[in-house]
Amino acid sequence: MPPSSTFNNLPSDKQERILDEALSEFAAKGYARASLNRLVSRLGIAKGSIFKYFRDKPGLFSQVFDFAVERVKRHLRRVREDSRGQDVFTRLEMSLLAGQEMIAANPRLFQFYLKVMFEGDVPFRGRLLASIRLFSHDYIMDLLTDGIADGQLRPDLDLEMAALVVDATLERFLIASVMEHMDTGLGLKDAGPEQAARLAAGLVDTLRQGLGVR
Amino acid sequence: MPPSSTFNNLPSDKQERILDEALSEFAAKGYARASLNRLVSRLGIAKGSIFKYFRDKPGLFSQVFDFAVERVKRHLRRVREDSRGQDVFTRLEMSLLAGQEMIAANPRLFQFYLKVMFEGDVPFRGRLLASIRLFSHDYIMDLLTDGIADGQLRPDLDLEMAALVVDATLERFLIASVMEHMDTGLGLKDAGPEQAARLAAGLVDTLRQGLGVR
Amino acid sequence: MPPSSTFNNLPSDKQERILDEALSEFAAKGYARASLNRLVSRLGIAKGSIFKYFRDKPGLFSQVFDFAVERVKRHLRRVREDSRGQDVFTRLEMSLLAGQEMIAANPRLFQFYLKVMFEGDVPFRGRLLASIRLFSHDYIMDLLTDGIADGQLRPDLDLEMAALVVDATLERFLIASVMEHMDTGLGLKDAGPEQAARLAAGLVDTLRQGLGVR
Amino acid sequence: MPPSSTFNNLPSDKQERILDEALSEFAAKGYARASLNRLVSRLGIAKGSIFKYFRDKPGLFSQVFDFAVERVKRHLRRVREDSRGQDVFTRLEMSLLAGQEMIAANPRLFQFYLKVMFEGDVPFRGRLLASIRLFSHDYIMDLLTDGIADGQLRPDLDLEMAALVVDATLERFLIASVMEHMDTGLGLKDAGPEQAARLAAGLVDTLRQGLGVR
DNA sequence: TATGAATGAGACTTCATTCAT
DNA sequence: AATGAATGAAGTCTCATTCAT
Repeated sequence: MPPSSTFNNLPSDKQERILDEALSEFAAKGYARASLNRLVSRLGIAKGSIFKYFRDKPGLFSQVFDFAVERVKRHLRRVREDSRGQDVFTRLEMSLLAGQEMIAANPRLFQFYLKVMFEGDVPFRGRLLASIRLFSHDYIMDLLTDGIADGQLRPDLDLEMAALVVDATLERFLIASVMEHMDTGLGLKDAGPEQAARLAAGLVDTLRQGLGVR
Repeated sequence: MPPSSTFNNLPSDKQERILDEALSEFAAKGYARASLNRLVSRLGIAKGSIFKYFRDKPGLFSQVFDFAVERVKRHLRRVREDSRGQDVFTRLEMSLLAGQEMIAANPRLFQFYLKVMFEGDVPFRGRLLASIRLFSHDYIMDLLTDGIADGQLRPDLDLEMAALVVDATLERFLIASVMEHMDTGLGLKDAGPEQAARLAAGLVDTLRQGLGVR
Repeated sequence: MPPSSTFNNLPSDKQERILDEALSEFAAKGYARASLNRLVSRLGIAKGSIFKYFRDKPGLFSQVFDFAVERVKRHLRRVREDSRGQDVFTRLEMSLLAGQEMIAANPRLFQFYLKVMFEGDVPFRGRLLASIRLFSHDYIMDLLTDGIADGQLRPDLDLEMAALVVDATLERFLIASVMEHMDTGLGLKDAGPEQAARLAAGLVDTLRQGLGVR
Repeated sequence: MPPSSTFNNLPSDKQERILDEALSEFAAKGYARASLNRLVSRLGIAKGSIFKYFRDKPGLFSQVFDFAVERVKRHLRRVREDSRGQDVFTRLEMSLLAGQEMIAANPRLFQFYLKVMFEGDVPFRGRLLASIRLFSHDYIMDLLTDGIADGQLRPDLDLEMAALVVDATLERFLIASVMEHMDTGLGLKDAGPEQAARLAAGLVDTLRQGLGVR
């Protein structure tokens, strides 16, 4: 469901501002409890405009989702470029730390993701989560196949299985990171950045023992 | 906040039914979106009754939380008894699998926990999460100190650090388990019980390498 | 509407306690907002009992009203006895001050009266207010006829008119007194007892000029 | 708390109609028992609209209060103009009678005031009563200082004390007036306008004896 | 006689959505 | 294209009253 042409004709900084504020609202309240009343009053635009732009609440949500994913993708693409030429485990570690930095700089992105994942009645939930999984799966597969080609990974590796493990590890690490910004008492308690770095290194070590050539 | 005496005087099967149905509602919808209207109409009781029993929505929630924790505790206590005499890693593995079975049998318990953790505006959130952490921490410390006493763990182990790692591992495993019951597409995909068993064994192995005597 | 025989058979201290607590509730909240829930929970008796005793809320209210009036009557009767033999204006002044003291000691009585007078949807309102007027009228007529018999009042006095003026004066004085206990900012501001005494003396003086023999 | 711009943008006859109907509801039922359900159904508008206009019940109440005070002020300002040039006691008498006429024409205004004064849990109660007191105090001080300047009042008058007495007298007179419209049986019973006029004259006479030059 | 569990109407309030201007 | 007034369903919660035990 694309946004209306009305929305596309807006100056792009206004488009950005609307999507960004909506992302904040969804990240803070989840889908169902997000209030379009609050949103428009923060934006200073008319309520009707939101409905002209996005048709209804699910429509807005869908756009915000794409907007959030696009941000993450852009970030990770840059990481992938930056790490070209390094060995696969270094690249994984850089990805971990890049994710953690992104969360520290902008926790709303991951909070948004967690709400979608756990809330329940979110529209397009299946499609949205599948899209994330696909992206994450592609990203990891890319690294792994490069790693095999370079001889850093066992050639007999079950690629799908390995991707699953790596994916889980990445996500668990990010959940721990975002928890620090949600006062659950469950984060990397009192951990400064160097704590996070050590944890990342440990996780990657574990992966190396399981996946690397002997 | 204890339930009113009105509630305590109810026949205990009715008490159980009310708490159980409320647990379902909170597990499915989270705190804010849980509807007492829906709850009472499913229970076939009057709206006012819920408020007599629990005073208000946070009061009900608080009771449901205790009810859920009690169920988990009872289960885990039994596991701890059953595994007495085994070595510490076997006991950990049994705990993992017991948790996974419990989730398979009753996914609402862990879904409820996840909603509390990620939703945001849940009443008593800090207190509730602290209570879980404390319980889980005690449970694990118990196992670890036994393990040291029996010479299965390195005597120079930093107990607090080790408990944290084990705790994280347990929780990550359980999140993966519950995902299967929430159609997120992120669970142990298509994994039968033997898949889960293999994953549990792998995790415990990893722990053994880090924590066990060399 | 008399209380049920069930109520009359109660030990009289329990009767008194119930009516007294109910008076407090009505005085604080008025008729409609008074809560029988709150009342019974303060009394520690069952809700059903109130309905057995008084049939319904209006029934309770009616009894509380009689109870309150009886208290006032008892008090004023004593004042009337105490002041026998004094001249009529002294007796009026004593009545004023007695009323003011009673309000200071037990503001609920007069607050109850004010609520009934101004609230609107109070059951038996007409009957209740008429009953008060009758009592107050009788009390004042008693004083005035004594005053005429003793030659302290002009013999050509229009008794009914005079009673009305005296009645209004009394009530206005009491309203001013009770206001101090309702933080309306409209009472005898900062007035200690001697202020009230001076005001009472002034009012009676005014009455003497209008009603006394020349 | 100003009304929302939504309300201010309404056609002013609709604004007036809403405030007027709300005034009726509050005057008849007091604050707590006033029903917004009843109000909107009498107005024929949707429930949500009231909350858009005034945010919540206290917000509506606050506006109705200002609306009522404004009506009284407008009326009294006219009286003050009309009576310029008369001596101070004539002006007081005109004010009394004007107040009484206003109550006869629109009893809800004063009923509303009485509810606020006696009800108890009214929002902004302190502020509201203070606002009335201030206005009334200013109005009277204006008259009195003019009276002193013109040599009609004793120059040694304690102005604050005198204002208090006049204020009380005015209010007492108005309470008596409004009672006629509340079937309390406590008003100026059966008193036609000429009765009220005589009472007003008598009160002013009394004031003249106390405050006027000898 | 006394109890207190059950009831359901009605209170205030928030919300997504529509549509005339 | 943009506005924002209007809507009414659904939310939590309080209350007087009934009735089986």
